[in-house]
Amino acid sequence: MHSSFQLLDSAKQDRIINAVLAEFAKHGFAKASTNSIVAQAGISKGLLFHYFSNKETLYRDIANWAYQTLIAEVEHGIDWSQRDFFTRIGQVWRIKAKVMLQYPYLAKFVASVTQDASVEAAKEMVGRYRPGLLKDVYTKNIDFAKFRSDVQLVQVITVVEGTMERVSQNYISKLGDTDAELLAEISGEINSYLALLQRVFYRDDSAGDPAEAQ
Amino acid sequence: MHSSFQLLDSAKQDRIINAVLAEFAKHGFAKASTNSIVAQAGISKGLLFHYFSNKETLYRDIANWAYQTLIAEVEHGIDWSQRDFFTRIGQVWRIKAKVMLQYPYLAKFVASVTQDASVEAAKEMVGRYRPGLLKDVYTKNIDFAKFRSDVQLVQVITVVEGTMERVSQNYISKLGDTDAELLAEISGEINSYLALLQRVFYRDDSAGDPAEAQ
Amino acid sequence: MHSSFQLLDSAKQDRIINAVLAEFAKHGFAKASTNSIVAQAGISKGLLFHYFSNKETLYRDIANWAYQTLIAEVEHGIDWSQRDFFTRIGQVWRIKAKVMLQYPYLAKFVASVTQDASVEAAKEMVGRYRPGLLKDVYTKNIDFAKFRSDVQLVQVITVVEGTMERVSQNYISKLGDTDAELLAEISGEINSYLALLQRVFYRDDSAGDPAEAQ
Amino acid sequence: MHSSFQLLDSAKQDRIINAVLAEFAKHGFAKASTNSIVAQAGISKGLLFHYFSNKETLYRDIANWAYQTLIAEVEHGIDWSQRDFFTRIGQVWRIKAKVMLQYPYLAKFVASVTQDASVEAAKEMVGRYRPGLLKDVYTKNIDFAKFRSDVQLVQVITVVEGTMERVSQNYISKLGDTDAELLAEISGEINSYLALLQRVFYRDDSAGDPAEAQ
DNA sequence: TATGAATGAGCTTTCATTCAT
DNA sequence: TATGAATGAAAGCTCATTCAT
Repeated sequence: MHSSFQLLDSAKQDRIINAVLAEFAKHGFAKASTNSIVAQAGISKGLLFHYFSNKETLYRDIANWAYQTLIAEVEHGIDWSQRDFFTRIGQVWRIKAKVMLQYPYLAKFVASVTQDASVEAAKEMVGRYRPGLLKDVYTKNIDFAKFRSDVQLVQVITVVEGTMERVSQNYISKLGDTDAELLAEISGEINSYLALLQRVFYRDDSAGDPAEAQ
Repeated sequence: MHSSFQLLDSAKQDRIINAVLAEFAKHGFAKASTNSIVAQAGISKGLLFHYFSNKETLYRDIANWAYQTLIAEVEHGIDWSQRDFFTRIGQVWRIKAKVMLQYPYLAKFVASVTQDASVEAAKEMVGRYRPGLLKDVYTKNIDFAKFRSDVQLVQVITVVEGTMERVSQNYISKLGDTDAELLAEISGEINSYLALLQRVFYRDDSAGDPAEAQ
Repeated sequence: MHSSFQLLDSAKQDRIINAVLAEFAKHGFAKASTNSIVAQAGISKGLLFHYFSNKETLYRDIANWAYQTLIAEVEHGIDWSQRDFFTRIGQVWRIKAKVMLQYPYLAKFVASVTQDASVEAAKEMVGRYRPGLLKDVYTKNIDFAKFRSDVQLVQVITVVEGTMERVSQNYISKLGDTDAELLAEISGEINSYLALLQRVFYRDDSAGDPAEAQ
Repeated sequence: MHSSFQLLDSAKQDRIINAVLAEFAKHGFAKASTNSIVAQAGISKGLLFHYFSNKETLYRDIANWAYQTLIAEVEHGIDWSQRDFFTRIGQVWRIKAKVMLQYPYLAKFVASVTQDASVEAAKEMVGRYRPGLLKDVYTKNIDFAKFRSDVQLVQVITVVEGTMERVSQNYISKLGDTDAELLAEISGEINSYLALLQRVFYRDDSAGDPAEAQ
């Protein structure tokens, strides 16, 4: 990314970023058209390649920006004093939902990055950010005593992440220009799953409902 | 798919099918090259388009064939007298593993279908077959009394599927030409997750270990 | 060059070859346009790249063809029984002139190959063909006794080649679509230079005028 | 060239001129990049086009400057009292060699001008300066009585120039950043050719060796 | 049934040139 | 005098698809 891109007035920056996010999210790397991007962003072909030297760099840079934006929002938005694991997960999800409202295609783009078979850069991104993305979030100041003694944290995380991804996937493909109503609906289902998982993974004597604590 | 494709001698059919599976699995829909497919299959360009009228039809038809082949194997291979839910899931996974050994790129192709951002047909496939794929499998002759009374079957299925997909994904990208050793490793991890889920979802008095029952 | 190019009916082959020769001769490698070539040859863009995989290969292959064609004509057209050095040189030049009449831009193209700063392939061609091009021609069955004893053959060749190139250059840039009259004019000047060089390099007692011997 | 270019402090002028010479010499007109030139010269894109209105004008103006510089050096450096033709030629060549040492890419650029197929301006330059370049040099105060009576001066000049260009060409492509040792080697060969030509073109009774007279 | 030469719209990328500042 | 963001035509090249044989 050419350094001067950061100096653009942010309206233009956002027009470009949103055009890129939407195009890659909708069509994947290979079928995304730089022609469409510049048309959607209202800039010339030359300018796009002035800022991003080629299509792959463009993808990589925007993916970096997207992950960093997401991470920054999550880290900033979490209430670290909350010690309940499932409440924490619920918070993370709610932050993601908020970002989705603000940047309509960011979520779909990030999801597509993990699913794009046709670009090397995608795997690199996933490898770089996925682990860091939610590392502290799962552990920092969490009260592990609530868990049943016969389950391991790493397994719980796998189950929780797998479940939430599966639940989100049922909706995410419907998310075009984001829709607050739909997000509320997902939130409801996400919460019901968090409640289920809490019920089965926590000791019987661990009181509290994540819904209350939010 | 042109009807006469079925009448080809099966060796040629298989050469074509395998060429298609490998190309789409390796490169995704958008970057897959019909040139490479015909070269790999040893047929002419005209012939491919004689049987499959265009690239998208080709993708759709082969995806249909792949899912149907998979479903047939699963339905035929299951021991329907086994009433334990997690044992049943374990059987399904072992059948899948067997098929993967036999058709090297079929598994990777099916996985790629759910991950290909660049083709409309993919979502259609997933939507059509995923539910049917394991419908009976999750319910037919299953002993539901073993489950805790405060969980619903549909939620358990979501959790189990999400978890297994997440676990498989860590390995599936490594699967090139399939490798029996790697499959054994995945099997081990899958079983440990099935044991976990059984432990937390079943009533405390439901005896038995899925590993024993296989 | 794709093998099937040779199998094309020769009219089409020639249309393509002439289009390529003219475009490269007129504009040099870098500014030559493959668009113009296909337009001039009356074929599609795809077809050009079906036969020649890229612009550089196209240049290299046509240059090879041009040099080989030239060499074949020279080797076939020479009267090897003629033992006089300058008569031999005169013959070579007359053969070249004949070829120029038949393939209008071949000469200009070959000349441009030695003068094109913007393509690596050019130097390679010159290095490969220049030495071989006229090797035998300068020596085979030549009567060296005619030369003054105080000059070396290698020096004479350098002087003769340099001189003839210089003389030709004055005309060659004017050669568009070849012009028989112009060729006759060059022939006259070439002959006067051959006569001069013969006079100064041969012993005084070497009788004969190259003009007679032709 | 905008008139104010001359008013720039000469360090900046030289930085620009050298950047232009190097870029054109290395890549030829067509592939030379104005971007590279401004980067190398450390000026902005706008400024280059302020002084030279377009790429072709830039080429023409710099070529003019180069030829004029060369001519001035030659005219100033010659010992006009020397009446021997071949000694004069030898002097000219030695002056050229000196300039090459001082302005590394000037020689390569001037050579490339006569070899660049992709720019109309090149031929114009060659046509304009080549004759003038050495006009007086070949004739002023030369002792023509030394020549054989059966050769004409114009022919001798053609032969000498063609020969020297041919000899130089074998070396010139090796000249990157100029190398004194290589120049000495060329000098040796040039002198041996001058000796040869003197021997054959002069009357037998014209004494003297150009090497002595230098 | 089978071929593969032929197509041409579409792609990404480059680059001389302009112009508001 | 000096900048460099912005332009857009044109470049080389790809590839799914057609069709005469």
